[in-house]
Amino acid sequence: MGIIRKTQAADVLLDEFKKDSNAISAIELIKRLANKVNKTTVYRLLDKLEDDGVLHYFLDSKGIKWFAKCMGCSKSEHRDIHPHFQCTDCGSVDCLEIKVSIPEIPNRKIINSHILVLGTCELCLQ
Amino acid sequence: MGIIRKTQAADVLLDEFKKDSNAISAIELIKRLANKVNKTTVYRLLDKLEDDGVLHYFLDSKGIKWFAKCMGCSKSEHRDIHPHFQCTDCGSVDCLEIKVSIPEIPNRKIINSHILVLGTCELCLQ
DNA sequence: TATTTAAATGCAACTCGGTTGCAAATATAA
DNA sequence: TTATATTTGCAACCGAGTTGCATTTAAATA
Repeated sequence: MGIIRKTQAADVLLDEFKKDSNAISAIELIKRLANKVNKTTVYRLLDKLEDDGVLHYFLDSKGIKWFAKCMGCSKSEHRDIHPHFQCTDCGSVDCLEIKVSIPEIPNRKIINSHILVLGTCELCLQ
Repeated sequence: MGIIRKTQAADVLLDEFKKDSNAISAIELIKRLANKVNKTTVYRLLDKLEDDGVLHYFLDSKGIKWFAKCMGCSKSEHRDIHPHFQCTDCGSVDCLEIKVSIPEIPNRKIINSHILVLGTCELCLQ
């Protein structure tokens, strides 16, 4: 798959990620673009951009989908696997530039891990 | 809340956790108990047992709910926060008895973290 | 520039995990 | 044994995400 054509919907959606450095939930995105882009189209664009290595996604503690810009990923591989942080006060989510190492576990092969850190963000601490 | 009465439904549900040492998804539980306990009741019992510190829950990589026995938790506090492991081959999920430390992050207060490790389980490796 | 065509879009209807309201059933205290 | 508060089942609902299909549109081709 992947994005092939430069459409208005794709532009509008990518703009949201340009002006917002945090992660954005699919739901929030649908709300923001309500008058401009159809819900189905939003989901389909997000899928494609994820395929393309432009965005990556993860689930928050309620199981809802969030998307954020990738750095250094490609169509063939998502390289930037990192923890995500959600503020329990304001709900904002962002990517953490830290490396958390998972110890080896006997008799199992670890492939990947999803880490969601919950806490209070910089703004809410003030 | 919490469980107050010894009912048949609660017995049947707890039996599943006695005979199965792995985590069990709510969906699986509903399937297993289909002829014995109503779906709504299953969800309500799981909630109550979680409140009581008997079970804890977490979400898998698809955002669906899994439950597993607690060890050393109480009504007031869930103590046994640990990573969970899901086999990408067979789908089985269990609790990991390992401690993963999340480094301090400047200007943020970490409260908690959800860690889901994906890989191949002991049985599927053979 | 006009035509062609494959990709992208919108809409409505759907899926599915989970929740809610309410009446009926049942465990337990009195 | 009765009273009553908890628990249960049912049906209907909720909401995030998906699907099928007809229409629109970007862009390749003539």
